[in-house]
Amino acid sequence: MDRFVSNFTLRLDSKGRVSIPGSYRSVLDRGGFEGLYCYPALDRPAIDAGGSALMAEIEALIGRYAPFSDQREQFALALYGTSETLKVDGEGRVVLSENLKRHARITETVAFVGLGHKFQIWEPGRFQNELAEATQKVRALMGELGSRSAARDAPGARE
Amino acid sequence: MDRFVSNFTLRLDSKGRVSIPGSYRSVLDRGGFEGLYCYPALDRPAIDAGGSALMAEIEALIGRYAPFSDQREQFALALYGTSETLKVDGEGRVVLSENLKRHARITETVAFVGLGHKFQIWEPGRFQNELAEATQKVRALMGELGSRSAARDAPGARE
DNA sequence: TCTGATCCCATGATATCCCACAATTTCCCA
DNA sequence: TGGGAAATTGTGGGATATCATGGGATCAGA
Repeated sequence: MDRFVSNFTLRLDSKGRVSIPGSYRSVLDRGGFEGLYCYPALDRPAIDAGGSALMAEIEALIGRYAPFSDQREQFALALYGTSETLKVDGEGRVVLSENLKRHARITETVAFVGLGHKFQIWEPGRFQNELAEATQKVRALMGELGSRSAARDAPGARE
Repeated sequence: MDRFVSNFTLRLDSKGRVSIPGSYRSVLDRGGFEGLYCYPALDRPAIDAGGSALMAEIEALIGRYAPFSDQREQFALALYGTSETLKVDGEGRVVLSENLKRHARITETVAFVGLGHKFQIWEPGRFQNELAEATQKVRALMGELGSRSAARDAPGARE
């Protein structure tokens, strides 16, 4: 498997460490770079995280703009300036920086949520809400498509 | 890691020294050149800083213009003319020149901000404002890109 | 001899490394 | 197919190294 899938809820220990779920670790290892690249998600209280693939994505985004151009500087400031590469200890744990925790309102437990090429880290309660809301929206959209019979028995919300 | 990321706020001591964040130091070491190359950022109250990679980039930028052309002279003046190479002491600290401090309005604390190939030094308050503004812009631009987002997943950035 | 720069050592707070362990899960082989 | 051995996983905590910072001593030039 080379994508982040499923979700896991884990605890921070007294030193603020969290284990990265085993299945995610093996995806990260495949990318072949030590450390976990993460940054505050732009438009939600969550942390975006991943390995070299995610870094490459950000780099490509910034690379579109000319060196020293205003836009590039701003992108770099907002993206590189707020991202960090967390060290992963021998047991596969990381320590979330205060800044990341504040952004996601994380205190003692976190939910890891696989999004394919990257994953997000949420405060579990907020994740549940977000999920419910997303499900709701999907359902509404399905409803609009109601004329098409396929949508009627929407496969619906898993979990 | 071979690029500057994240941001750190540090204090100047009574002698005007500031520690370069450890993670930045290791990036600089990789470039294999002693000293910190810096100059006042062109259009914002910040200091651009970096190692040999930054110097090379500037050289490339200037090299694109014909010798003796007006533009070349102006770039050279603005970049080379105002740049300095600060000495780094045994503990990884530098002393910012009065000129640099004045440009960035720095008094007793500074924010180091990673921009990938280089980093900037800001007065912390100004940095926060700039960050908020930049984040806003990125969000807006990402939204525009959203319409063509389908392309992102297709080729798949694995590796 | 004064001033500012440079070098060197000291120190508290983190961060990092390393070992431990219980609970599963996976594997293996009869 | 079952059951036990072995490897994995999430968690805990002590020991050590690193980092940011402070300040004395030394050195250079005026």
